Amino acid sequence: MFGLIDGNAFYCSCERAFAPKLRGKPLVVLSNNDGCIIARTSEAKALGLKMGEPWHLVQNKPGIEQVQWLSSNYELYGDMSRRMYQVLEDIFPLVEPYSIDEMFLDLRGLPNAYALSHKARDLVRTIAKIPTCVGIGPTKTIAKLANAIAKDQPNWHGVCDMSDPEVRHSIYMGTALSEVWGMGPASVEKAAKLGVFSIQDFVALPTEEVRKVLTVVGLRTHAELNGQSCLALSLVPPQKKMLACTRSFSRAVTTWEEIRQAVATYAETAARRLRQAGLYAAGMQVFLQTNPFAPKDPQYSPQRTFGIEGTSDTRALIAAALRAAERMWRPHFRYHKVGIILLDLYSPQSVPPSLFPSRDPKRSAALMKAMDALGDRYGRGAVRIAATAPEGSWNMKRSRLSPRYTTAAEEMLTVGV
DNA sequence: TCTGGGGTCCTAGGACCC
DNA sequence: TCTGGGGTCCTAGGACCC
Repeated sequence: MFGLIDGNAFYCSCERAFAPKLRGKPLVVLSNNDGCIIARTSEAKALGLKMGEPWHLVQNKPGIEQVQWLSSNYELYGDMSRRMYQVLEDIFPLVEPYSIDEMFLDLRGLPNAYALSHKARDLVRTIAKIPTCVGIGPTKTIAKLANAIAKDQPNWHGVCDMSDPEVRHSIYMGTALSEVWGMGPASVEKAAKLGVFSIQDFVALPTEEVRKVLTVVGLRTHAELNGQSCLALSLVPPQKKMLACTRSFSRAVTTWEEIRQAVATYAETAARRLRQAGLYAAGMQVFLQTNPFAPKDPQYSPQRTFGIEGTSDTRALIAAALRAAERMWRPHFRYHKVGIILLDLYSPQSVPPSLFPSRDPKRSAALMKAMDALGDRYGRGAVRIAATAPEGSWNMKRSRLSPRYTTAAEEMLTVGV
């Protein structure tokens, strides 16, 4: 059994924890540049404010004057999230943070999962000052759905337990497929074309049909909703694969100097985060973007993706980012956003993936040549040994380094590639 | 005037290899 | 003369999530 605990209007609740005068009133938290609504209390929701709505477009809604609003404060939210985790890890054998405001709970073998869920809610509310709801189910997807129902329907008193198949069946009958985790607008539309609207319609579909229309992703959701667990709880967070720092400007930007400033700043921020994570990057993407919301403006949204010498050094990363940005920048455009994305992240203790540089054909050719030379020198067997991975032999020339190949790659390095 | 930011996974299709 | 087929890797783009 899985549980999912989720903070109600999390960012708003974090703010309210330290500002009691905000309690009981409509409150929204806004994104960067105070652009969009990214969290709203039930009172704000009741006024018709929606998630993601541009703040400047709701100014005319009736009752908007009474809505309190705040710019976002991610340090605070991260801190509150850790507090929530600390309360939960004392109650449950395993807690897996899923997002800043959600944690999966391991309820396997707990006879009193329902009572414990209530206890967890109470403690998180009193200690971490965050109101929550809990969903319970035999799979993560069902627990997530149960959580959404606990939030929507007050008669569950904050904990919705969907471990009973009959409870599930009756909920599936009366709930739209769009409520399901992983079913976005595109999937919901495809399902509707098959006459599938409720969750019950969906789970009744044959698996081949699901596979055909919604690929393996839909298939997994289908199995999960049918009670077959495909998504396990994990003890360790997976290794980060990319790291981005991107911002919209608060006004249109035209000069190279302003772009240069922004690119350098974001590269510096990205480098700092990279070092905090203890990682190096072997790839980088830099992009500029004009304003897609101003369709009359000439649009120009170039991007460059390239390999770099594996590093987390600020100056090196800034220099690489600026070189790329300078080549892309053109005068006469009104730029709206720029960003740096660090790719091919790896631990500096392992072999840098840039040794297999998909992004640099010249070095790739050099590697192939070295492989051939290696073959000549040691005979084909040497190459074959070097290219043996736990899963069996694989074509070294055509592979990029992934962590499970580290040993083979190191072996190759020791013989001089 | 003002429309977020940071992620992951999957697929299709091209390039390439033998 | 017959002009293949199995396989991998990579990228771009779509979809989804919070």
